Amino acid sequence: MAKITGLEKPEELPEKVRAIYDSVLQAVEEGRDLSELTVSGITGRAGIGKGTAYDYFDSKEEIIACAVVFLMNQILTKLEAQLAAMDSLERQIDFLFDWVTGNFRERKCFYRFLHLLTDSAYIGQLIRQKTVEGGGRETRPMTLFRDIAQAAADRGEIPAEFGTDYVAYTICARLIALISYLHMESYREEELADLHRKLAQGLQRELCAGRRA
Amino acid sequence: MAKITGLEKPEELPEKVRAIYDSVLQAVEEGRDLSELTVSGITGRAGIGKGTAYDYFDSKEEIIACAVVFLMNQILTKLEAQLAAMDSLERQIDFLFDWVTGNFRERKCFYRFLHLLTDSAYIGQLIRQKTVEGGGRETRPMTLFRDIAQAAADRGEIPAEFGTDYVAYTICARLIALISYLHMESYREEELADLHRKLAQGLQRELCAGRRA
Amino acid sequence: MAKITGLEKPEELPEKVRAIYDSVLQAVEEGRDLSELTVSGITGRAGIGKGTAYDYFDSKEEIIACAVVFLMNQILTKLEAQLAAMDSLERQIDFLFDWVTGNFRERKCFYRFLHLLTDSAYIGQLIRQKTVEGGGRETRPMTLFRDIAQAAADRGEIPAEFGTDYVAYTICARLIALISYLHMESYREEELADLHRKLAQGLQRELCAGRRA
Amino acid sequence: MAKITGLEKPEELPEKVRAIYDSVLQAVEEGRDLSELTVSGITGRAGIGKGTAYDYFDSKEEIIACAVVFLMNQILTKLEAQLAAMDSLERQIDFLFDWVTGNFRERKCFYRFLHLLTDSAYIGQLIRQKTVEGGGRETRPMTLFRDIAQAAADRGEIPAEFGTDYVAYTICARLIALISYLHMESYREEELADLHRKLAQGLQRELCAGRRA
DNA sequence: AATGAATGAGTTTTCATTCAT
DNA sequence: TATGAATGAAAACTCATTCAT
Repeated sequence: MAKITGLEKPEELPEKVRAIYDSVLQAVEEGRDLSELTVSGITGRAGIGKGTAYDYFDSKEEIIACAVVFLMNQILTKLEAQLAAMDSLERQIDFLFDWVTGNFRERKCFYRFLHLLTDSAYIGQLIRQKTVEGGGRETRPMTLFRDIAQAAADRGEIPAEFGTDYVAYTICARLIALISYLHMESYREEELADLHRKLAQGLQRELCAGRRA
Repeated sequence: MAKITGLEKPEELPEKVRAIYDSVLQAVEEGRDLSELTVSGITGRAGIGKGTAYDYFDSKEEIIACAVVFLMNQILTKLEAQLAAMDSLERQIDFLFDWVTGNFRERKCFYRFLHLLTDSAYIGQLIRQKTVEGGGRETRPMTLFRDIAQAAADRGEIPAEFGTDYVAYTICARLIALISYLHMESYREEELADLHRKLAQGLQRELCAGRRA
Repeated sequence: MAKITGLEKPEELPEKVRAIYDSVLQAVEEGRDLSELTVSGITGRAGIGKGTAYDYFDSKEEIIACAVVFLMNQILTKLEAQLAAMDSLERQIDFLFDWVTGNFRERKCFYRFLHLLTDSAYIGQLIRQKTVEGGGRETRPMTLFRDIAQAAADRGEIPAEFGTDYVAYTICARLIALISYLHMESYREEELADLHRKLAQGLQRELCAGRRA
Repeated sequence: MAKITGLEKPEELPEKVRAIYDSVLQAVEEGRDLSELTVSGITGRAGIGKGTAYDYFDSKEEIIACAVVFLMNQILTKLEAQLAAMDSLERQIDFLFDWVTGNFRERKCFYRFLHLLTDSAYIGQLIRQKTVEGGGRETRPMTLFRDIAQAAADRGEIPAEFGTDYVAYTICARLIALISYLHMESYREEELADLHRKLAQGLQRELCAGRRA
């Protein structure tokens, strides 16, 4: 049987594969590290036979990498659609910050996935291979930031000399800062609100200052 | 034999423990993920018997966690001393950015260690436990940024209302952005220089603007 | 897979489990102590993979304890049936003494199992746990003696004031005496016959004297 | 250095060997099984270096076997002296039964040691080798019973046709019955007293009946 | 196509024994 | 003589993968 690549569209996903992905997602949401997942665990939770997983995938690493790529794509595709509907970088930035603090489950997964993208384990390499689409130099989530940076430059919201690299990385960096703070889990609500506001405003000031002035 | 905690000073480290740490360090430098290290691998590379590792540590996880904590502390202690010798946040920030782009090996380890601190695997927990000194809420590398933020505020270089949280996280965020870019390994030199300059300048502008003006 | 408890009926025993039990039995018959058995040894002799043992049991101790309990139950169930078919304590006692001297292999196992029941090692505890049926205070082989004592008292063969405790223990004691002698392995046939006769007759005299007089 | 055999007299025992024996004794008293003792454990508790044990003994098994033989001999020598001071089998039997129920610690060790004598593990063999003194067919504790049987026959207390074998084994058997009951640890005091009385009286009746009548 | 029993290579861990000090 | 750090063989146990049903 032709194997799954992780790049299938949701609607063309066989039922059993969907069950496997959901099983991996559940484990991630429970805070389990991907390196401690087992094939029995995944298929057991998915309610399918162990052998079935090998009908669709070549190895355990493929199972997990495909699950991560697929789930990450789902999150990003949804996010892209939401961002595309906004007409200014300012609103997009606000939205991103709100999204990060608001969606506990999605943010947690997103954070875990980001982690994996920068992981040196074999499974991390697999994921990177799969996410680098069409020969690009960068992995999926980074292109998202680059895209909105490009769009904003096209709309003249930010000076062209900033460069999409810088804009993408500076947005990403501040989001990571906020996510890292949230990840601490012993944070205080007022501190979080304060940090959220300062990071978002700082970013706005930095990027959109020209337009505002 | 009394077990090692990972908080020993370099000079009071038994020879075999030193060999173990070096072996772990070597593996990290080669880009191996900590979750794929084996006790045989570590002790074999260290040139000691497998049982010897268990004379000093209680488990494989302890071995790795202690190694990471020790090596991280070495890097941070050196960094702290260098930062302490500087009299302005401006120079400290420049130094940090240069350090990140300059020291390939140290930066790589630092990045790997940062990764571990935010890891959800058991070994990540162990490392966090060991790094949280004296009941603080945060782990070691974060306190470094907080300390220089505090010192800068005390010297009046940055407005007190920024808060150390924000300053620490915003410095950290930009450094992570740069490190992430470097981690890509397929970067172009001119792009790196550009990103380095923009991130550093952006940070300076954001934090030290008041003083300059 | 649901784990084995050692209380399964012979006919509902999976083939591989049967092979494991036979392997343990063989080792016991060869005079090996249970504490020196290894999982590789057991599965190797059974002709199955090491992992298979762990599909059915949780640990090495469980493997051995279940084997012992199962094999002991087999011996005792057969013995009970044979004893139940006899109509007097006198014949039952004669039968027991003959059984002990006659069945080399079964007696040897029985002796080893009795030994385990009074062992202080972890495996002895496990076996006692498993043999104590329905919350009773005593383990399986003791109830056998108590049962025939009770039945004899019910039939009026022995005075009620003897009490089942005493009768059970006095039968058991003399059987152990004989088994211990046999266990010496350097015994002389005529001495054995003499001891057998004397112990049996002494027991008959002690317990059944009333009826005979 | 000439190695220890376990047959040394208490006064000619090196201090360190004494410490080792005491350490083993302690472990036995705590109910630890001999198969789970370790050399580190024994020497650690004895307060001596691990290597020192190997100056006196050839292997772990030798250490334990010698300790058991020595300690057993101590118990038996004391017992023999006490029994020798009595002038009738009747009183000796009463004494033995009282000794068994009375001395919790000594009885427990005695029971454990008896267990070892009939054990099939390597260490049991070693102990039997060591206990069989001067080419005799039997191990130490059995000779004790045979000796008092012989003496009683010599004194004319029991009919000569009983034979020392039978007398020795019948005494031993009843003591084992009582010890087994005690070993259960969930016994009731009144039941114990009852069993004690019945076993002792039964034995008296069996052996000394002639004299009494 | 789907299963899950069976496997055994590979991992962690223990501990008897040695030997340099 | 006494020590205990160092060793590595051997043990328990796990789990990815296969394959007969």
